[in-house]
Amino acid sequence: MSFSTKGEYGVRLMVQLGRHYGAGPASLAEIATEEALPRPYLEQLVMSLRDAGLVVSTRGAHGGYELARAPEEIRMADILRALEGPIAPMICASEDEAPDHQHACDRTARCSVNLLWVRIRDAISGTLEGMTLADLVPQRTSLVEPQPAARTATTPEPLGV
Amino acid sequence: MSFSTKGEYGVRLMVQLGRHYGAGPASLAEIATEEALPRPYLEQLVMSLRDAGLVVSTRGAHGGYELARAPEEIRMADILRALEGPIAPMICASEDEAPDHQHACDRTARCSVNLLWVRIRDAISGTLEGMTLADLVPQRTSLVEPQPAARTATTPEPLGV
DNA sequence: ACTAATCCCGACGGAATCACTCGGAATTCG
DNA sequence: CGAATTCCGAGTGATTCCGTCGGGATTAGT
Repeated sequence: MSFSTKGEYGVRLMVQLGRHYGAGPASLAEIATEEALPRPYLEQLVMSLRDAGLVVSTRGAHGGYELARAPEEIRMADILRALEGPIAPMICASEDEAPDHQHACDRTARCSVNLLWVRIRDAISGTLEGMTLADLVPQRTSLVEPQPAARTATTPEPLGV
Repeated sequence: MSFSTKGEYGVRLMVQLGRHYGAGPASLAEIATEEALPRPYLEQLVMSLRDAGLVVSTRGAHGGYELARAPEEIRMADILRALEGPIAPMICASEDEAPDHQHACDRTARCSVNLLWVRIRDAISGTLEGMTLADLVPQRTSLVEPQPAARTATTPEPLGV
């Protein structure tokens, strides 16, 4: 039960882009150095992020990548979905299932276990939907005027245990 | 981002044991047939469950496995931890970390990303802690005298999204 | 126009993990 | 005794992960 390095590296990449936000494109070489990650590998990750419309690229010398919109406007759910695919702790609880169509599991009497995976999926996507990239970017002191209300407001609720 | 078949098959195994609860040990051969799963594979899964104290075994002829306690008393969190190891969406957010000791990640300035993984971890373990095996066992009609109060009582609440 | 920087993109490969299988020893019931 | 069953470690084919490699296209500076 864990995310792959795609998710990890990709999020770290996005956080770096969040720090550079508003200061023009940042090259992959810079980011790879700052985060001590293999640049060729980041290349394929950033492709997914670009295809998802989360970052925009500038080609040529002094080119690079930058966020497509403000960190506050980018939900972590979108980032991780772009990197890891649909959030599904189990095949029979994927997000992109044809809702009326068959489940993958036609096992023993309507698969009561499905409830479990659906609950887990909703818990994950719920917290991911409630966080934005801004929650992870170490304080962007005085770049855009900080609005501390937003950060606490996004937190859903303490969630029982 | 998904659980392995260990989690899936193991949970299904436990649900079957939940149905047989109170009726003596059930052999793996039975369960493998009922769920259409490879019996030799279930063998290694049930070992983990036994080591975790969730099931008890009876050796020899007419032996088998049964739940160590009532389905209402077995949290899904315990089952999945036994099967899949500690719940950790990322290495730097494992449940069994030495809290005062180092994090695995000493990356760029105290790893603000860690917050993300911790939130996800807590969301997962929260829902898992709030569910018991009884929530997944299709109604235990008239095996042991049914107590419908317990079944609805264990269900925590609809859980927002 | 040339060069250096950078993104773009597909293919390849070693290593790890997954999802089992196999064979047999130990234990218990009839 | 013999059949049923748990116990347990070792082995294995396929798949996925985690990158690497090589080169092509695009742009800024000079």
